[in-house]
Amino acid sequence: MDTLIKLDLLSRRPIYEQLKSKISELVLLGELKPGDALPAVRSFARDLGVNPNTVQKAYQELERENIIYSVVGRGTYISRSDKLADQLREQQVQRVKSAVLLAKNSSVTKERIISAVDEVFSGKNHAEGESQADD
Amino acid sequence: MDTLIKLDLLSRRPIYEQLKSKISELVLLGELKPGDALPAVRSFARDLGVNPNTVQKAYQELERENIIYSVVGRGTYISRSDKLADQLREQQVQRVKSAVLLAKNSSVTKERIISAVDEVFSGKNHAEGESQADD
Amino acid sequence: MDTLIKLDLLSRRPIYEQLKSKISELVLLGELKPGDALPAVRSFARDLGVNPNTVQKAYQELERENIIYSVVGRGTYISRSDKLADQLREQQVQRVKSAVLLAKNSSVTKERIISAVDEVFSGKNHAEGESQADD
Amino acid sequence: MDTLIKLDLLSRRPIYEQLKSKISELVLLGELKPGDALPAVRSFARDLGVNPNTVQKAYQELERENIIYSVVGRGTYISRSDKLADQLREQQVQRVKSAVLLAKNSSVTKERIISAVDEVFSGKNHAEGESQADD
DNA sequence: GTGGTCTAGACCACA
DNA sequence: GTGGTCTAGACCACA
Repeated sequence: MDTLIKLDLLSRRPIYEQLKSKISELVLLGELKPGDALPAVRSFARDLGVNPNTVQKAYQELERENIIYSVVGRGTYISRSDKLADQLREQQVQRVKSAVLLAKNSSVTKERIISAVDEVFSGKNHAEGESQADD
Repeated sequence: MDTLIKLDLLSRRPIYEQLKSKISELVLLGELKPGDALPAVRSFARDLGVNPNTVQKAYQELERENIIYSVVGRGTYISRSDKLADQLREQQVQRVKSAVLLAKNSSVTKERIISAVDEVFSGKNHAEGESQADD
Repeated sequence: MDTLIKLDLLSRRPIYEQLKSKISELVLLGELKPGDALPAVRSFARDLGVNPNTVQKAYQELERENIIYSVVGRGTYISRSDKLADQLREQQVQRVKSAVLLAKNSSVTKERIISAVDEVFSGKNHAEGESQADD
Repeated sequence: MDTLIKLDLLSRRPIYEQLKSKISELVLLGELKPGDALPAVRSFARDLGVNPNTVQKAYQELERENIIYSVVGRGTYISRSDKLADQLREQQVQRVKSAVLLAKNSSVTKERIISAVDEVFSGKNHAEGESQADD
């Protein structure tokens, strides 16, 4: 599965965060299903060309968010929850709400926000987008 | 005007960024108008309970974003630009679009996003919101 | 003569430097001739809406450059030198040479420089220009 | 590469600006190429006999000018832009134009300017030159 | 007084 | 180790 993941080592976005996002995405897409095993920290790090501490950190945070779980001596797996995808999507929605609240507090009109949403969903976003993703 | 600003010194969000946001907000709200003077670096720092260098950094970044300008020996002022508020609002909209794009990429539906926007504008937001506000 | 001088109090360019430039310009234009009296520091400062120290500093530097001279108890006058204008022009040429040298060291071609000079002399400069002027 | 850089700690030109110029020059000369790593902030500061904050400031300004970029935990690198050198050269040309404009406003003739340019390019410059070099 | 630069050094997140 | 933030405080030019 590591072949499905490409990190941008030049980005300012922390690598461990990129990794978290990528794994979440794979869950969302159904590429990773509850119970599936994740690569071992060390070999994964080697394959990604990244520091083991970095993979470790990504795994730890994902575990804290109940998206994956580890069994000492056996490995790391995708959580057995049928609401995993919903849970991840809800995180994204919360982020949107935070951004909208800030905009609202800056007197941006609801109409302007709605049209911005329309633009994104009609694919007219020239923004690189990337940034943030979960936490 | 310094009494209008409250910083969260414990937040992991950099103090100078919080300060930038607060000042931007005051401009947006019309509390600060083009030509208005900002507090002197040192006295402002004292009032905020912060190091002068931190205020300095906030001022310098706002200056290179053309939101304020400084003149040695005289002081710091809000830029004389009639498009200041629009400019700041557009920054907020861009943030929203980034967040929406990420949500979209996580298969969040447009309907869900729109309803999230509705929630925020009807005042039902329990999100801490606060964070971010400028580049 | 103070009515001929307009300072930009908002500019980042130091006021005393602006004042020096303006006086030099007036000499160059023949508005001020050798032997002419300059306004007294205090009244001049008042007229310009500027701190007396600032006018003082401009006068001191101009005196150091032999462009003006002061007689204690009498006042300040334009130097009685017939080469004053040439001298001022030569200062400007030196500045150009410094800038050209830096450009040359950055591998800018002579052709590019010449064409830049042409542009300025044909009036196609969209640069605000202003900055620097003597010292 | 740090051995290629000599700062004048006594100059009134800010150290961080000198450093910015020197780095820009090295890029211009091809000594530093896109993707190349710059010395770490702290070790560079030690080698230059300067405070880390000063190097930091130079790096951060070069970063916002898109000349270099930093990644926390990894290091600082020359930007991957093929137009970097052109961009820097254009900055120098702008400086020349500003100086020429001022000279022109002081009634310096075009002929005089051209001959000054000739002098510089034929190596007859006794001007200290050094100073300035970036934004 | 006002902004700008700089040192000395601590602490943090990330790799 | 690497960059980013912050404090404490000095010194400078300018007004």
